[in-house]
Amino acid sequence: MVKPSPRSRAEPATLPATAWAVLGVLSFGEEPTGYEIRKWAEHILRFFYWSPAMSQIYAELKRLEKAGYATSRTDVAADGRPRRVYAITPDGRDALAAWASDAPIGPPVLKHGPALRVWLGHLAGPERLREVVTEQRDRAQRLAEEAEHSRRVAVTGTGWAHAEIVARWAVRYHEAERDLAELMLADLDELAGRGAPG
Amino acid sequence: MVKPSPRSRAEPATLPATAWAVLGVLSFGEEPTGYEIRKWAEHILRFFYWSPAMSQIYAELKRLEKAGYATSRTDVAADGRPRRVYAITPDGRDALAAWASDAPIGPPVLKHGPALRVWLGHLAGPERLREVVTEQRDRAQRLAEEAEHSRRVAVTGTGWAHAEIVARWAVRYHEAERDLAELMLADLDELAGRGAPG
DNA sequence: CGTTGCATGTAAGGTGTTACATGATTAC
DNA sequence: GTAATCATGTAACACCTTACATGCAACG
Repeated sequence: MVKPSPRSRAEPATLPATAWAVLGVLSFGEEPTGYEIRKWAEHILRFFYWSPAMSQIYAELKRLEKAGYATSRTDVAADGRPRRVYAITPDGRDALAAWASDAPIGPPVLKHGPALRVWLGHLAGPERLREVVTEQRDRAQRLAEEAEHSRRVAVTGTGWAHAEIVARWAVRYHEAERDLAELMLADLDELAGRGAPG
Repeated sequence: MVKPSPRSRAEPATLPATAWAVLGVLSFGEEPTGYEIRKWAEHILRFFYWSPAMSQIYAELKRLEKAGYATSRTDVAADGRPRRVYAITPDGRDALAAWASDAPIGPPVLKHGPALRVWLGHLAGPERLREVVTEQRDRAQRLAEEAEHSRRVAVTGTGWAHAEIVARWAVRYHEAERDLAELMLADLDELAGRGAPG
């Protein structure tokens, strides 16, 4: 009696989330280069998930091709230079859909450096702490604005409604981060015994 | 002319953030075992930074000892069993303080699985999507409550004001996550063209 | 007498980073 | 001319996880 080989097409073929994210980019129907995939990731994914190195994207593409979930062909760009473009395969679409609906979803992973620094606040001066949290507030504000910009660009005409919903979520998320930093600043000021900053 | 050896005591000795977090636990002055360090991490750190495997903690402790930032001794517990307890050294305290005030702080790292799933919403049914986001909302609510509980326990009598400020931040953060999920749920319902859920 | 908690590690492997290497085209 | 952007990869390494291995104590 022959044991069925592990990883037959029954189960959703365990790939790292990053691979599914890359495949997700391909699922929008373009035929991007690795480089363009990265730009897409920078454009929207970075606000809620991901900002991988180029080399990582190429590695995931290789993995996806090996799994039969993506194919590549050499395309000739407008300037005549050859470039390698990728597309999702029917198998890849099936696997991605299966993953999207069936794979268990872990809790969001958060590594909040600024919060870690405040937690160790007894080791740094109050000035420095204020600086750290102020930076965080400003960064969150900037990210909220960038996410909003990204949302407006992405929405026009594309009709990818879910992408827009997530973009709206991302804008609100970074606004919340900004407000949270502001509140923490107030708490720090209260601790330092001064009613007003500066 | 002899080049100064790299990593002399001038610069803050580049360790992974996890190592600093472990050293941070030691900086609160107890003499915990590796096991107890993990409990502490579970108690509060997990809400904003970290939830490492036991093996990782032991690895970091080894690294810290090698760097001269921590020492260990064999302590005899109440039941007579020997256990290895760790303490921060003066060098470790200096290095940690230097890190806390000087090391550059990167942006918070976020990998939001639920958001990634919604982004790929065109591949899953609306029911499933609702399920995912509802789970996320409930989890965030649970975490907010746990963080609040943790805050109350931590605060009483200890006088670690910064730890309390971060605990408050963590409570608010997870409440915000809960509200964000709720809003996304509303957006999803609107997309599905139904004014009321169910 | 079995499960949970306390306690300490090793080994293997996977995920992801930075640094390196290369080269054409476009914009200033 | 030189910097930035487009474009593609390899190699080395750092971080962190899971699985494994072990054993005592306390609780029911």
